[in-house]
Amino acid sequence: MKPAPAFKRAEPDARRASLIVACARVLAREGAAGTSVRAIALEAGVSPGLIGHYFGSVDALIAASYAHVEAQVLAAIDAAVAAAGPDPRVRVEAYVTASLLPPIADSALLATWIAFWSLVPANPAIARQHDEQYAGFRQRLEQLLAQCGTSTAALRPAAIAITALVDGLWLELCLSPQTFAEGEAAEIARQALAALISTDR
Amino acid sequence: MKPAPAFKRAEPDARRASLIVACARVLAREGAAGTSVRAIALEAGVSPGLIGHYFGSVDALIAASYAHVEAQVLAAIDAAVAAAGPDPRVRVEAYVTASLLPPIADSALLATWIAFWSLVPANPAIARQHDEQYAGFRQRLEQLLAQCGTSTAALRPAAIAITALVDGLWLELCLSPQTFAEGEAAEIARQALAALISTDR
DNA sequence: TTCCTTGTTGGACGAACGTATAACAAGTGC
DNA sequence: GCACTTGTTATACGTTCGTCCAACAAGGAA
Repeated sequence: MKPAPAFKRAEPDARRASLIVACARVLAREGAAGTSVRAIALEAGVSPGLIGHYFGSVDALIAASYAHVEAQVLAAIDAAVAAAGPDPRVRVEAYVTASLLPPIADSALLATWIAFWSLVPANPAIARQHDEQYAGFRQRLEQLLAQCGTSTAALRPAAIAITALVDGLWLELCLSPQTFAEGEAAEIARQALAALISTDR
Repeated sequence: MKPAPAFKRAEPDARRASLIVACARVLAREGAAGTSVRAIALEAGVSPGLIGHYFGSVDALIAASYAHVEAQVLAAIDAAVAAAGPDPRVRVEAYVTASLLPPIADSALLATWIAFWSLVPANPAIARQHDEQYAGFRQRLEQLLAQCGTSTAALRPAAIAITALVDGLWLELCLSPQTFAEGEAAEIARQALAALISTDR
């Protein structure tokens, strides 16, 4: 009988992706402090050396993890907006509520986000990545709002306020889900959005 | 000539406070990952062993740091509300804007907050401390809103929405201050607050 | 089959970590 | 001035960290 292979080779991209997923899982379970090369490798079922091979350093893996989460979030939001149809008002609402429902409202996702935030003070490159991400959020929102009839002058403050509202709700929802009833956060966001939009034409 | 003392004794409470302040400074400068017993001791100008002597463990010191920051925030908010006079509407506004101006809008404060968040997934006691803190925020806000004429049914969602709005703005303001003009975040919050309050009577 | 490429392993290495503890000295009461 | 209390220091210990690298083996090419 032929002995079972000691390990399986993987496509570089597939392996990279599996390491990123494992990293996110460890972040969610152990927090940023417990996320070591060895813990991630154990979670992914590979040897610790492989992380250095693919990412060079742990911070790079965490940054890649964040970029992956970013892409997930943007894809989910875009999908929700696209599914909302042509009405601009409905599209904004889809943008807002999508962030507060699965799969975006997820504690593993938040844990990755927090770990990334915690690297900001010490790492200028990561700070830049964060700034760009949020500028992108606001810009998307401004476009949607403009189609709703929000005046040009009110565009920037409205986008900032709504982004902050969603961010704050998302944070609370992921940190202590038991505080909210099913769908409550999304409903609150919907009502607040209506109030915010009605005043800035 | 009498030799200079090799060190100075301090009142236990004063020493504890100075260690907490040093901890917050290191968190702000190095991030959660770089905040070690040795780094904090160096920042405070004492020997590493002293942290164990006063707090037992590093997590306990970070928790104490968070509690200290909590107290600072609550004190600053209460002072702002008290200084706002008797008009309930003005008092709510003071509550909201106080969080977005110095001394609360401060990156050292945020860094402490983030470090604390990063401990939540792995530490139930810290998760509880966080839940209680935010429940307290919302309760204070509900009281202020009730005096503004917000209906009982709208009280909870309004408090949640405003807390989220302030939290999100505060986060963005501290993470990337250069995104906002002086006082812009507070002004945005003021306008959003007006919109939110006008619809929930 | 044999060879070659390279994804993968697993341990070695020094540094830094948290904690515990014995020795020291500052300040107080006598 | 002396003894005592205890805040403080400095060091030592075992653990765990990130990184590195020589050896190994999986899987395709020849």
